[in-house]
Amino acid sequence: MAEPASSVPFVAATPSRSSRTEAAILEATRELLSESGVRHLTVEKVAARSGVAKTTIYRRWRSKEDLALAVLIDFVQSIVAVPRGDGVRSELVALLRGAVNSLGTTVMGRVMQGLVSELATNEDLSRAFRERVVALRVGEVRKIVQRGIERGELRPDTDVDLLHELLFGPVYYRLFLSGGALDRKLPAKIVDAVLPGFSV
Amino acid sequence: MAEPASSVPFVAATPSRSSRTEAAILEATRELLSESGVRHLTVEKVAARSGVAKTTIYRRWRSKEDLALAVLIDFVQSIVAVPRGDGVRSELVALLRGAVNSLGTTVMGRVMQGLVSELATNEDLSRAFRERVVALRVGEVRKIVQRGIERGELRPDTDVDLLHELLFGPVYYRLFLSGGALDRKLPAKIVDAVLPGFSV
DNA sequence: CCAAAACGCTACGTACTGTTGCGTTCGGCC
DNA sequence: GGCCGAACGCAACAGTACGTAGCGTTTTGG
Repeated sequence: MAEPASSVPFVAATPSRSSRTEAAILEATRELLSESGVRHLTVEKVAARSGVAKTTIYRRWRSKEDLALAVLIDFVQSIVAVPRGDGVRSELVALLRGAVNSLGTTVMGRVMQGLVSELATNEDLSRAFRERVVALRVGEVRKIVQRGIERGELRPDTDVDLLHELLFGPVYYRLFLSGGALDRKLPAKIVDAVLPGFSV
Repeated sequence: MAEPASSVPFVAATPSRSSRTEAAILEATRELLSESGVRHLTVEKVAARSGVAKTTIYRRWRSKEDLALAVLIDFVQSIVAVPRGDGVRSELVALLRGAVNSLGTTVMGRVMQGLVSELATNEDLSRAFRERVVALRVGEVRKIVQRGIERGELRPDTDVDLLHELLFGPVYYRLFLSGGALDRKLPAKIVDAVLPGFSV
């Protein structure tokens, strides 16, 4: 039953205490965030669920918002570049599908719901989110648009920022306000509705 | 100096104590919400600023979220129907401009920022917002679309809900996440980009 | 093996919540 | 003018969570 703590490094080395602690805190925070949002997230609950002392949490993060942002950043690592497809439409659909999927089928959706007020209000969190998430997505859209212009699919004066907002805005609007479902058909519906306005 | 409390009802009758109390609470809540968001809104601060006893506030609203929603609903009363214009474009721009203006130039924007997490998480608040705000706007879009179809401007199978999300989603996306400005040019930019996808 | 870092634990002072009981004031009505 | 109920103010309270401090214990890394 007991782990041998073998001195032979095999597949993975035993994680350090520090990283185990951090992982436990983030996991507990993820769970609590997805259960009841930031409003009811308390450091004491995180400490209780993760089995970590409260003081240890405060040694790493100043506030529960910092902690929640760490969870978010942890997620965003999974944002990957969109593979080159056979056209602007399919590439944009693929990009949007990545966001819709992670927001709709993982706890990231609930984390975002609980965190959005803090993201909108807190200047530090706002900047961090823009730099680490928004900028990445705008960059992806820019690449796709660039290729689309070269292929003659899109107008050369295409407003990348506007296109990006038109694509992702409705997704978050559903998540936050309208309550619409983030289903698999949504990405294609949005792209098909938006694209004519930018096509040659 | 003293108010005469004239028995002659002139322009407006002297408001009752009850309505004065309610107005003072809502005004203080508005101020505090716009200053630091729901996160830092406390009933005790509202009581202190409004000059009303804490117990009086709890007699009217169960929680600070209920209170914040009351402020929001108070605002939404100002949403007016869009006057018939000379085409789908101008009518949609007018509708969108109303939202952009109130979100960008009044405290409603900050109130929304502070409240959105609770709106997304709390089932009661979510439903109230959908029924009292989202439904109104969808209804307005529906009227405009209906007239547009009759005039032959829009396709008969126009998806009203999708169009509504494409119009308002980017606005809230700016307000909450991307941090873009809610300027006067935004409504027209959005409408011009979206409309081709629904035109005949 | 040993110093430094990281962690666990207890105990605080502070702030806010949501409620209770009771005295006071206001508003309408006879 | 006087009365009565509703609404409000006020003080006090238990409960929860925050964020910090001190100190002993475990882990890490050289």
